[in-house]
Amino acid sequence: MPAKKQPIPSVWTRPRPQKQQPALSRAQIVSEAVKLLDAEGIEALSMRRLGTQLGAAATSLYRHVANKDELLELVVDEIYGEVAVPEAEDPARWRASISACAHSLRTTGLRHPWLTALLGHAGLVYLGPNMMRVSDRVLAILRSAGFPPGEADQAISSVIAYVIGMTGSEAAFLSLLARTGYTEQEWIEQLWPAAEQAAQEHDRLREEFAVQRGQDPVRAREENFVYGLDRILDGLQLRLDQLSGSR
Amino acid sequence: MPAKKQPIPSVWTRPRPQKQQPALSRAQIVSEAVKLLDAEGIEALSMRRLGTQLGAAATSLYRHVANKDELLELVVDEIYGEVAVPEAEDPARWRASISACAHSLRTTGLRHPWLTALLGHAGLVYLGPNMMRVSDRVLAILRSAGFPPGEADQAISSVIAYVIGMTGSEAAFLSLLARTGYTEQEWIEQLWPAAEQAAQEHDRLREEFAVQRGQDPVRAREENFVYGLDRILDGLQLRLDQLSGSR
DNA sequence: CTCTCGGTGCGCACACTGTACGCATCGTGG
DNA sequence: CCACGATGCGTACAGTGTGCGCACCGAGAG
Repeated sequence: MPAKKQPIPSVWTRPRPQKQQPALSRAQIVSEAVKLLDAEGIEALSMRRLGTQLGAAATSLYRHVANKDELLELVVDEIYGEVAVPEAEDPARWRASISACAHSLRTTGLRHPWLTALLGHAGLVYLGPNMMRVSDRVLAILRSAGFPPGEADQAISSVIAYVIGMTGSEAAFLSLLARTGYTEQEWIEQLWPAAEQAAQEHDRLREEFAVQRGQDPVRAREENFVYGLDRILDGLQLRLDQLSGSR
Repeated sequence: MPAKKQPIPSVWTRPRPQKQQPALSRAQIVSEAVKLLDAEGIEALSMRRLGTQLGAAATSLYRHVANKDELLELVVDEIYGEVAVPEAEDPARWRASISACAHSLRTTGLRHPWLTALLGHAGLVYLGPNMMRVSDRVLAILRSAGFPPGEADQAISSVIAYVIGMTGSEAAFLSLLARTGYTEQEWIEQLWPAAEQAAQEHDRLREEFAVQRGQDPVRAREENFVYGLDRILDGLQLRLDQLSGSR
């Protein structure tokens, strides 16, 4: 078997200098990673896979990115770039602005259900430029609404914590569906007996389950989200009234 | 090299039937997994490692657990078993009860900082017995407080989403510290210049950073948590007033 | 007492992961 | 024209989750 796989060194087989296309760049890598994550989920993202997707070898990526973890940090900030925060800072409409921002954060999180898994996977220092942009804008809204410097930050992390928590739970469910191939309706229907049985001895839980049954799950999730958001915004409004009252 | 590593078949070298100890059990595996996770974090948990910790081979674990994922589901529910929910259902004290429960959930999450990473890693169907127990108890409190059947569930997921979101962010930070070996104070001090630079062009952010500087970080995190929790509870109280008013 | 049988542990193997290292090749500035 | 830094890549290593089939045990049946 003298025929080896190594290319015969000849002018004709030698790779032509067609490498004039941009080759590889950090931005391109991150963007392709997002595409791959969206298409096939978090466990499909390996350096080799991402490499072949870019027409490159796995180890080439390391010229532009220190780690897989660093790559993931970049990916997270890239996604934060999709979050829309209203510019207008009319103090009277702070509630609408924050609400819009929260909704944007949620839909972004649901559009990329793998995001929350990355957020949990620690090591993310929250210093990416897009993340900073969002924080600064939201801060502007809250400050103009009347929250003092030290408190605006607490208010913002409360809202964000809520949105991330809620969206994370939804996203986990959605990516479970994506992996198993069920629709939301099918999954609930199939899980029903197990849930009923698990809720034995828990009358209140069963009752709560029964209320949810037959609702459109997408709408139910949305209403659930809005409910909690409204409670938080109510609470913040109350605090705002206290602040302006004591001044 | 005729000397192989395989044991000489003799009565003396043959393993004595000392296997009378319980050998392996699902509960033991889960408990040891938690111990390992607490001690060395999430990336130290491999089936082989867990096996040797139990004096067993990696593949033996699969007799008691279908998957690594299933093992993690069990681990999550095990941890939910540590969450304390007050029994007393005095309707007037619902706020204190929910608050206590939220604090318990938080300290549990901070005691096991790897938890939130698991929660994000989807595939967790929320049907574990301990999880159900907690939900049912909390539901009891909210129902007795005056929330109607369909709404109590929304209220509970709002609170839980907030706690998970906030705790998750804290836990990510804590496990980052654990991995790098810094104290909370040291980390902040060292990251300061980078944060200052990243917050350039974001005056409001810099101002907010400045306020936080010099605070005790542990206390600051706790106060931050309480702040948001109070806002949510205020919002729920408000809603409760609306409900009883319109009745 | 023997014989079978279901449950359990384990060695091996496979496909795959992140990434360190060193070589080959390129476009560019002196 | 030459040297050099930047870039891509082949190879290799240690480690991962897990399927497979064998070895063994204690218990129940004849």
